[in-house]
Amino acid sequence: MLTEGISVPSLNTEFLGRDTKEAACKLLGQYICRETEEGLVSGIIIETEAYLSENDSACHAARGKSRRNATMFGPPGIAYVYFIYGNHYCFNVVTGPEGKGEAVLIRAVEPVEGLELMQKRRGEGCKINNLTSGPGKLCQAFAIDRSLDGHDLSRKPLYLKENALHKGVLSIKNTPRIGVSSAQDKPLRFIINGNAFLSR
DNA sequence: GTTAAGATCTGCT
DNA sequence: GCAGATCTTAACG
Repeated sequence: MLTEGISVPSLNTEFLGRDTKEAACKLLGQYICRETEEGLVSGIIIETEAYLSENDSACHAARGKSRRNATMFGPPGIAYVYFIYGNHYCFNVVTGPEGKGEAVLIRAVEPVEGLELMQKRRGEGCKINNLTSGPGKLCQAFAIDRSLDGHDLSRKPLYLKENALHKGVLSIKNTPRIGVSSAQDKPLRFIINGNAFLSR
């Protein structure tokens, strides 16, 4: 039986509400965990992108609140999940002050627990480094869909967890964002330098 | 009501 | 390396 909505010993997400770029950096190296009736999967966040409310035409919230992006205007620390290209979900962490409309897209994670379950969801024989190396892929591996839109990420069945090992010893690099057709000049993508599970 | 574009992935060349 | 899949959303009529 799944214990929905139970608080877990999770990451202190206080920093998410301050600055979105800072949040994108600090989410790198932390665990993301997902529990379903099939079992637990988890991974380390290794690639993020910041989407800002001001002066950022690539952000869904750039033209005000709408039905699709309403979740982005909610309190920091909740999930914003949307469907794109007819095939894929993308998973974001809402950041910044409530009502501002900013978020951090989780683009890739390094698989840690539940590899077999991820493989089952992604397709038998799927290579390890192809399980979660992209926003659509990790949503499939983690069984993330729109039922988790607005979910509080300090609670089961989807939550962030602190990774004490990575404190302050990460080599973080920032680059332009991937896949956006505007605001390509902004270096708002953050990656753990050299990690084998990056989307590219 | 209709249409075009999109924070992507896969399979084929 | 490139085109196709596939559907939701938002903008327009």
